[in-house]
Amino acid sequence: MTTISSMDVSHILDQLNKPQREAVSAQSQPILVLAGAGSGKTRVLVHRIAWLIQVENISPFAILSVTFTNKAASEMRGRIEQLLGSPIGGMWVGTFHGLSHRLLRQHWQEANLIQSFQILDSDDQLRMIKRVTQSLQLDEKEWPSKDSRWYINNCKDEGIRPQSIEDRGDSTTQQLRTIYATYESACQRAGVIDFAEMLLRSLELLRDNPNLLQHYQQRFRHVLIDEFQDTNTLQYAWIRLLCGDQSPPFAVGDDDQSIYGWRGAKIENIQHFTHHFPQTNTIKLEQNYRSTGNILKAANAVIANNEGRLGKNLWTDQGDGDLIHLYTAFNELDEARYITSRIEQWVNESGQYQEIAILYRSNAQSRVFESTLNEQAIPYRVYGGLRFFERAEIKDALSYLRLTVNRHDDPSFDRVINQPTRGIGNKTVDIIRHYARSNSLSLWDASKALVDANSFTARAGNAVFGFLTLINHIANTIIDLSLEDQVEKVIAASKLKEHYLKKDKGDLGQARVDNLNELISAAQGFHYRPDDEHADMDFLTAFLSHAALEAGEGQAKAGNNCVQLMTLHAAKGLEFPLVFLTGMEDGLFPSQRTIDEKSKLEEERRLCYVGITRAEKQLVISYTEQRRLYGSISYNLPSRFLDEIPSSVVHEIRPKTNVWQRNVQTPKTKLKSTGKINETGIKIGQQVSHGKFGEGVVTDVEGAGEHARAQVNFKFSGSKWLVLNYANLKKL
DNA sequence: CCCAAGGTATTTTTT
DNA sequence: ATACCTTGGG
Repeated sequence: MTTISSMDVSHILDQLNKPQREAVSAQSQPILVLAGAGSGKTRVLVHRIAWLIQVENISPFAILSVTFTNKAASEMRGRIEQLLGSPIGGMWVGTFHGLSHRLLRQHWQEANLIQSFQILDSDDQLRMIKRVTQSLQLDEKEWPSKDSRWYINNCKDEGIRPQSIEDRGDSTTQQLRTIYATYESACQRAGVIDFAEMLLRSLELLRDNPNLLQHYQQRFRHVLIDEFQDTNTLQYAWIRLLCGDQSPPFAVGDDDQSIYGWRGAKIENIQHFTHHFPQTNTIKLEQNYRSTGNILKAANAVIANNEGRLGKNLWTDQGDGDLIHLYTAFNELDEARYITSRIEQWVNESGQYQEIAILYRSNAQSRVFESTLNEQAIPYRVYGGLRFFERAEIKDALSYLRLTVNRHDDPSFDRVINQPTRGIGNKTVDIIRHYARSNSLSLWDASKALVDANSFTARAGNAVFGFLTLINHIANTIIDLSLEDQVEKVIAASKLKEHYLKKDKGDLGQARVDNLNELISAAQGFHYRPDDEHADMDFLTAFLSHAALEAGEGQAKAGNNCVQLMTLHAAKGLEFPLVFLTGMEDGLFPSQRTIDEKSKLEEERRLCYVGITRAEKQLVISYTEQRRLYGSISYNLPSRFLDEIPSSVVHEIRPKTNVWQRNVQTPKTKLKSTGKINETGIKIGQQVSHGKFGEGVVTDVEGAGEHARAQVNFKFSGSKWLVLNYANLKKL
């Protein structure tokens, strides 16, 4: 073996700081890298892999690296290839779902799937559950499909199958279990799996096939996990199964950035990691290369209020930088206008639009920013929204394609049997569904049987027969075509373009046609690489899986150099020179729904920490004194998180004064009651304090004299009606 | 089968 | 405010 020292490995370690080096070159044992925001987490992962290959002579075949998003996976792949100077080879780099999918494609028989199994996205899943609920003759009001979906996905994320749900005589649980079980068999019959199923099925595949398990355990001696704090129970179990006793995991994450508890992520996974793996070497990355000292001081101070942290303190050697600016806005319009003026100022001082991000807690807040930016002709881009492969017209076309692959794909059948409308109404479809259910047939077979038996009215029968014939015809004609020709033929034969042009007049219809054309281009640009996640699949199946697994970009790129608008969640992992952290009001952020539960409030605080640490040079925080939300006006106190930021790092742009005296263009707000002023001078919007309940804001006043009452929204005690005579409120 | 009216819910999101 | 979805009538 060539001596390690003879090989020049300086490029792997040279640019790293001490703890980064320690992590990259650590001995083989469980490693937990606690990587603070902006501390070079991806760099450590990438360099670790290079170290394994180039210094420890580990074969790329023995390495598996898993992330959450496709974006993270492709970034990692790119950076590894760049550092190694060669393709990734036999290494497995992908998302939990991508890697699970790969396992299932390779071992579809052992996993009890059909070879051409397809993937349900969460919209498909919901439709499927709706159908199941109907078939069980349940009232959808009483058993909302969204709730059932939540229940089913939760079970799967916890590794629970319907059979193992305990029967405690609780009728709700029993009913949900029935829905779950029925849904599961419907999926099985149709040859489709949902996202959670993908993970659970691949876990069971390994667990129940000792040979396979042994094979993969022996192969993957090095398992690396990114964003470990976001793993759920199932993902963690998957990792532990794969690692076995022989392959210590290399986990990178940050407990302070765990913001997905609400969708099943278990912060405990990272908190108890050293408990599960007693030999763990924990390495903290605390030097931050992103933000100024003042921004880090604010972030550290806020997050310090959480309990049970693994504990980190970010620092920088780059100096304090500017103070954080805090703007108190009258209302959301004032907030948006101020931010707009700050954006103009930034650009006038030779900054770029793309260096700026406006962050908010909930999507609904983007509207005002959009219209104000529009007015000022400032280019912007809103993150989120429908992704390409989630658009209705695209899913229609994909459903036709899926039916050519597998006629028993019920979700696809259901979707396009009358799309475009071909005279098959609800009544007819119901008959088909009913027949399918009572005879355990797919919708396709049921339709065929009913047509053969002449069970429909002449008109309906012809229409259904026409549909079956169309699908068969399409399938036969595209069989030997190239992928893009297949897609093109399907779109043409289905007449989807004509349908949408007729149905959605104007821009919308044209946009849908454009999207369908785009789908053809996407097919053209799709390349099958035998070494990637789509091993063992034909082109079409690979393309369909790709569409489900990687839904594509949200909203078209509206120019390059533009201001970025997104939720705090969407901002995780990103960084910008100038960041606006908006809507910092109690009840909005932290969200009202979180404030009485400590663990939820702490997650909000972590979200705040994420928001603050997105800023490189300048952070501008804003909140409003009144805000229009859901049609009515709310009066909120400044976010409690603001109190946690040391005032020494904050510069207040406009000192708080009473809104009502300032008299900024008062919009036609109809006050909820007539009570404007009463003997005590308590008015709506007044900040008050109460002996027992503490600080709050008056949100409504009614009555007069000794019966005068005020509704006060208290910071810690919620909203209460108080009789002014007794309440003894102090104006603040 | 299509359209209009009315009822309802409304944090955060990836795969 | 509003968007989305179900429902009822033409």
